[in-house]
Amino acid sequence: MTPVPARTVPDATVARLPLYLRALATLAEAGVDTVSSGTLAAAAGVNSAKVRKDLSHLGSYGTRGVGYDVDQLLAMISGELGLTERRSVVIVGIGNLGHALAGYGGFASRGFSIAGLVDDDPRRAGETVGGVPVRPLPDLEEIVAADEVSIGVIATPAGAAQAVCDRLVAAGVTGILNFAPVVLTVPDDVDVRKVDLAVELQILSFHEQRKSGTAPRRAVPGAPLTAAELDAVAADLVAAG
Amino acid sequence: MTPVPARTVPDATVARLPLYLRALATLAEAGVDTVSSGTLAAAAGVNSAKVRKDLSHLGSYGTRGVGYDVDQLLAMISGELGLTERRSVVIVGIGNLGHALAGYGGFASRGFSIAGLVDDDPRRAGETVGGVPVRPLPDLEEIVAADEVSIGVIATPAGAAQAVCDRLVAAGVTGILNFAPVVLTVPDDVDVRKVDLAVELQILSFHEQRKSGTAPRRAVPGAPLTAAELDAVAADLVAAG
DNA sequence: GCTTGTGAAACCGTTCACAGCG
DNA sequence: CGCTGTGAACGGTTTCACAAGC
Repeated sequence: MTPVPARTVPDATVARLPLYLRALATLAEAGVDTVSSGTLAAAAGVNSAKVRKDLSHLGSYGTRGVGYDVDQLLAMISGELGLTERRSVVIVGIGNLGHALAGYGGFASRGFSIAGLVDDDPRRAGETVGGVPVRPLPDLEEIVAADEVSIGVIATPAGAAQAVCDRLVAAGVTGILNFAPVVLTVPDDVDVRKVDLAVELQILSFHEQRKSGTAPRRAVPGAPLTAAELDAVAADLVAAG
Repeated sequence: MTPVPARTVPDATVARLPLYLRALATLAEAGVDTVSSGTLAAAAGVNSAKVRKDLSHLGSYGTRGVGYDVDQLLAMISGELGLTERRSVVIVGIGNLGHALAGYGGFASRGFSIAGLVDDDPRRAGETVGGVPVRPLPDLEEIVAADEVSIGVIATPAGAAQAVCDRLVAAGVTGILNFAPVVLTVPDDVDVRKVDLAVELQILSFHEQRKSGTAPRRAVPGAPLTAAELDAVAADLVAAG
C-alpha cells in the first residue's frame, strides 16, 4: 500500500549527505538561497553528477535551469539524517581522546546531546568535562535508560572496548562509534562505525612511500619489525589522561 | 628494468592492510607463526576471500594447504605501508584534539616521530605536550624543513585549516590528515585524508532513524518542516569550530 | 540559454567457486 | 586432504551524456 517504493538510499550517498549539509549551511549563512549542483559540488568537494544522483535518491525536487532551494535541501537532508530529532549519546572512556570528544562543540551544536560521560577510573568520577560530570562505569546502564541513549561512543583502551560494547548493547544502544583499535562483535541490528587514527596515518604513509619512489616492500623472511613493536600499537590512543 | 609489472595495490586493499597488521601483531604475540586466511580474516573482521585477494595483490606467497607465515606477512605489510622508514609528522593546532593526538602513543610506536607541535596561540608556545614543546605558528616551515616532515596533521578550527594547509604544502608536506570540518584544496600530488567526527555521528544517526521506524522527514512540496525547525538546525551547523 | 534528472556505460570492489598445489 | 590463488560472476558506485523542462 505504499505508493512510494520504500526509498532506499545507497550507503555511499548517506556518507555524503553530511558534507552537503555542511556546505549548505555555509551557503545559507552567506545569504545564498538557490544553489546549482555544480556549486554545491564544489563546496562539498565532490563532482556535480554525484550531487545530482545523490539528491535524486532523496526524491529531491530541484528546478531545471535554476538549481536547488537551499533551505529546502537543508530541511530534507536534516530530516533524512534524523537530525531533527534529539539524539543522546554517551561517551565511555575519558582519557585524552574522551576529553577531546566531550569538549568537541560539533556534537552539541548538531543536536546530539551528551547524556553522560563515563569512566572506569573512580578517581575521574567527579571531574567535570565540558560542563558534564564524569560518572563511574556502573552508572552506564542507568544513564542509557534514563536518557534513551541510542548512540554510544567508545574511547576506552582496546582491552576494555568489547566489554563496554557488550554493556552498551545490552542496555539498548544500537549505534556505536568506536575509537578503540579492535574489531567489535555486535548483534546484526547494531551499527558500528570505526575511527582509527593509526589506520589513517598508515594509509597516508603508504602513499608517501609511493611518491617518494622508495622501493616498497622488502619481505625478507625473518627480519621484520618485532612483534613487540607492533603490539605497542594496540592500546595507546586512549591510555592515560 | 622492472621485472615485476609495477604492482598496483587497490585502495580498498591498502585500507585493510593496517587491520591485517594489527591482527598479525596480536597473533605473533600469542606465539602463532602460521595463519590461514580464515583465521586472519576472523581476527581482522573481514572474510577470508578478501584476505586472500588482498594478500595476492602484494604478491604474497602463502603455502597451499598450510597458510601464511606470520612474520613474513608482518614484514611484507610493514614494508608495503612504508612503516620501516622513519616518517616525521607535525601536528598543528593544540586544542583538545591536538592534545589527544600529541599524547597518542601510536605515532611513536609505529615509526612516526613527532617533529613538532604548533599552535597559533602564543600563550601555548612553551607548553610541553607528551614531552614535545609547543612552538609558535611561524616556526612551522622551519620544523618541516629541519625534519623532512612529510605528513601534517591539522587539528585547528575550521577557519584556520586552509591557511595552515597551504603553508604545510608550500613547505613541502605531501600528506595531510585533516580533522577540521572543511574541504581542503591542495595540489594533485598531495594526499588528504579526512577524519570528521560529526560526519560519523550523522551517519549513525541516519541508521538509528531507520531502525526506530520513524519515517524520515520528507520535504514534500507544500508541506515542509516548520521554518523554526529549519532555522534552528541551520544555525547550529555553522556554530561548529 | 541554463540546470536537473536519469538511463546506460564504465569502473571498482566483493563474493563465489574451483583448479592448482603443497 | 586442506588451503591458496584466481578467473569469473555479481552488485554497487561513479561517470557519462543527453533528453526533459524551466
